[in-house]
Amino acid sequence: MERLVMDSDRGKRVAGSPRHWKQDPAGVRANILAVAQSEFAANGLSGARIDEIAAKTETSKRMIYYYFGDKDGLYRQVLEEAYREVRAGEEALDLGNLAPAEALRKLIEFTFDHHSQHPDFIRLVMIENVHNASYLDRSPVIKAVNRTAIDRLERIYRKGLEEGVFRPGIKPLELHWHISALSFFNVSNRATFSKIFGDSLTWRSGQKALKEQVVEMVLRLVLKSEMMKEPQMRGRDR
Amino acid sequence: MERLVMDSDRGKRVAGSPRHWKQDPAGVRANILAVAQSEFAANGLSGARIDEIAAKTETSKRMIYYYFGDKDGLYRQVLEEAYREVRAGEEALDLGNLAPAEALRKLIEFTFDHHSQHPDFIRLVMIENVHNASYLDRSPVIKAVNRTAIDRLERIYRKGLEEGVFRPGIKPLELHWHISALSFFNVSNRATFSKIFGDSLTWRSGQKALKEQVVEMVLRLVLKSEMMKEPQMRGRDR
Amino acid sequence: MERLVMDSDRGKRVAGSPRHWKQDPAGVRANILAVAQSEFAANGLSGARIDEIAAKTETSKRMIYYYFGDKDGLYRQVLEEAYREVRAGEEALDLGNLAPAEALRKLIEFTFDHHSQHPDFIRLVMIENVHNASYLDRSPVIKAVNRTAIDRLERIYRKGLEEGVFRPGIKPLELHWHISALSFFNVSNRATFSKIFGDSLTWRSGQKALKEQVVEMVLRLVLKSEMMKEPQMRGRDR
Amino acid sequence: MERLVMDSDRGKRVAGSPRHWKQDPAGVRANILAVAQSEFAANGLSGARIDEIAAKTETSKRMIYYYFGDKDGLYRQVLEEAYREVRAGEEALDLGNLAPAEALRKLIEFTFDHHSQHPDFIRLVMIENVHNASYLDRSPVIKAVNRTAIDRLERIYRKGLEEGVFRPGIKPLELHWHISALSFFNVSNRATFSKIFGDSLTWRSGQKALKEQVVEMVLRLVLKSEMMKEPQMRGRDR
DNA sequence: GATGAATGAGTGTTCATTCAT
DNA sequence: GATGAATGAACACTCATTCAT
Repeated sequence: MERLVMDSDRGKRVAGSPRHWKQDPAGVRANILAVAQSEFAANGLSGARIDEIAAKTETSKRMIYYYFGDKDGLYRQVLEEAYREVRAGEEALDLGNLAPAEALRKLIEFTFDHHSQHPDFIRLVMIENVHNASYLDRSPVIKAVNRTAIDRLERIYRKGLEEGVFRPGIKPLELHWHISALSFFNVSNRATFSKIFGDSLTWRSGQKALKEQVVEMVLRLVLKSEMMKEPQMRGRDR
Repeated sequence: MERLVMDSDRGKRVAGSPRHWKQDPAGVRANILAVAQSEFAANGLSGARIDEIAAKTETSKRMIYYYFGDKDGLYRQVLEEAYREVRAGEEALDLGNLAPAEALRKLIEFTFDHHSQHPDFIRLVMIENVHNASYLDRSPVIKAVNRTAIDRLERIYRKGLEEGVFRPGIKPLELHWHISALSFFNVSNRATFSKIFGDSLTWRSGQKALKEQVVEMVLRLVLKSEMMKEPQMRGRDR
Repeated sequence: MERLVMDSDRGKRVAGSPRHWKQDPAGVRANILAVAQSEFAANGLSGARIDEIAAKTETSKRMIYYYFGDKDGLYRQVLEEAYREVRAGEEALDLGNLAPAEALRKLIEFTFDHHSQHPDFIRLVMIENVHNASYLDRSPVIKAVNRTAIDRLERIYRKGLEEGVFRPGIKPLELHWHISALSFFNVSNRATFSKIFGDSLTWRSGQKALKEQVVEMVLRLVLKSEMMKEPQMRGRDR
Repeated sequence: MERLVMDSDRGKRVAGSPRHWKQDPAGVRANILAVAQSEFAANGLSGARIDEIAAKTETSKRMIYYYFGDKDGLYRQVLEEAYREVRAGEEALDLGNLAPAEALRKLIEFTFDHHSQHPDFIRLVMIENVHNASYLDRSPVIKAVNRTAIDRLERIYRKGLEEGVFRPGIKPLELHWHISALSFFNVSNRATFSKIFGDSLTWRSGQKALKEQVVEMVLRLVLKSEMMKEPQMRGRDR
């Protein structure tokens, strides 16, 4: 019913065709994926409605089936696309020739912020976990695209070891796990946490403090003790 | 469909009473809640099927509506019960007169293990977050029951400050957030993480290492630098 | 749930038993019938809910089945009771030794008012007609109780004929039909009529005018022409 | 249950199209409305069964929801359609240049017959009254369509006044009320009346007499006394 | 490539009624 | 007589998916 008029211009309209995407398959696909992503993120896999998605699309239900086969296919491609987008954003991060500790700090801060800026992606991953990652499993694309995260961490960590500033005995995968946990939870559990304990940690100041602490936790795990300077806690009320 | 073939002989029918087993409201309620918990945890709110829940129950679909009103009511009570159970388990934790650092260590280890042992609870919280905690919001029970977690942390932290072993400037709520994040993610994102990076971290050895690192991360965040002894990393491959 | 505390003292409570009717079968029956009457009148046969009736009763659902067998039985007895009540009210009407025209006028006015004062009865009759009077059919009580209405009309009409003031050729049954129609419709179709044409005819003045016109219509049908005095229309704006 | 065995071969299947007959929205809608009308008229709002309606339809239950949303929506549209049909029939009535008394007589006779020929409409109005006209209330269509009845009466009555044959002091709305009452009751209460007093008034002769009397009652209410000729009672057994 | 119409299997929910205590 | 617990058949309604044009 309620024909959405697309709040953003995601899916780039073809010039000269103000109302339909005719002859623009890529645009149609992108439009559907964008709508589907927010619907799946908002309502879960079984909670999302094909009719609702179609209605919010600039095209029709028929096209969804034409391009994506069925609901599961659509969901899987939404998931893939979400991973792609997020990883593409990560590519932009340039750690240049920073010292290992600084590179790690920058990586952690970036991850924390990046998760925070992509709540729909987080929600899709939550949903995928509820489904035991069975769709992700079937998607070779996602698996391939993710290992780069580990590689980057590995390079930083090895460099830190070589320079004698990091402690040995920590696996890059473990580091990734911790950084992910602290950044992911910050978005995924915001709702329940806020309802129970208030939303002070979601305010700008609260987020700033959390991010600093997260950085520090990971750095202090990795750095040799003598590398730690006491006044890490900057900018807090003291 | 699948007319419950009773996996165990729970509920032994009374001879001569072919249609009702006993008339045990509390038992029926508990039975429904238990089945519903695992179904909701496994399939989400809209993914779970009342028929399926009823079939796995020792009673009928009608009874679900008799005791819980509707699907939402059942879900809400499942959620409440899950929080209650988990918090009840936490009550058992006795930190006695331990030194602050040891108390904190023990609390973190306990939290990590406790989450790990209650995957259904974790899943329910994930699901609730997908639904923006709207059901939790309506449940005064849950809110009340949770603040005790903060109180305990506050006592430990204050004692640590008084004894001069903890750094100032950290809020108990932030500590709770970090400990929760690291323990929660370990269960909630196991599926996607394993599918992408392999399941080595889910093995016993992997979990042991993660837990130690989590403990250390939080302790190193809280402890004054001079309190940190280098060889925290015990029992690892060296 | 919401335990009604009986707005009137219909069903006379047993002294000394302020909350239960124990040992007062007649009271229990009367209480159930009263509640059921208003529920059936308000919602129709299939629209009324046994649970709702039971809840508004001072007794339990079990008693409904104990006394009335099933929903249909309850409905039938409600219908019988309603007819009985209404006809009992009519018995009170004393036309004494009035002249035929005056007796008829009084009877019509009484009928018009009586219907107006018993909307629940009217609704039950409407409902019964929707069900093709199938329940009434099975109730010998009702049939017997109603013929008296005709007898009374017959006596009046015959007297009018003998006195030479009434025209011949009209059957008492037809008279009853017309009087009933004009009095019944005034209650039965009030809702739709008001919604479409406004409710001016339901005001006291509107009802007064209608009643006068109804009286006049029937009288003018029955009276010989020379018996009619022009200024019948009393009390109207002229 | 009873898998429609198609009483007639209405709708002749198109050869080679084993599952859909035609794709005829208007036809499907009309078919559903027709079936629903008789089902609602026969059983009331809550008494009617969607499954039953669907089974008697040439289409499926799903289509009912597709076109009408829900049971209430279907009922409301049935009601609207019934009013529309009946009023459309009334439009056909041409009172031409008849003298006021004759026009009125013809209008009354028409109304009496028209009601008699549309028992389902009468039943729907009864049902709607049981529901306090709440559905009619929400339907602006019905309200608009009905006022024309009053206009016609107004014109006749005014003409009668001008010609000096009608008495003043009667409102067209009151006239409509009386005519409606006498015509409506004749259908609405036939069941209970017949069960109690026998069905003699429903026979052709009985109906003829009633109709004549109804005409006479209304005419005699409206006509000036001197306009009334005695032998109005024509064609009766005397 | 695009749209409204159509479908069947399922999905949550309700209701009158009966049982156990 | 009285109460809450229990039942099964039915009931309204939904959803992903496909067809006709």
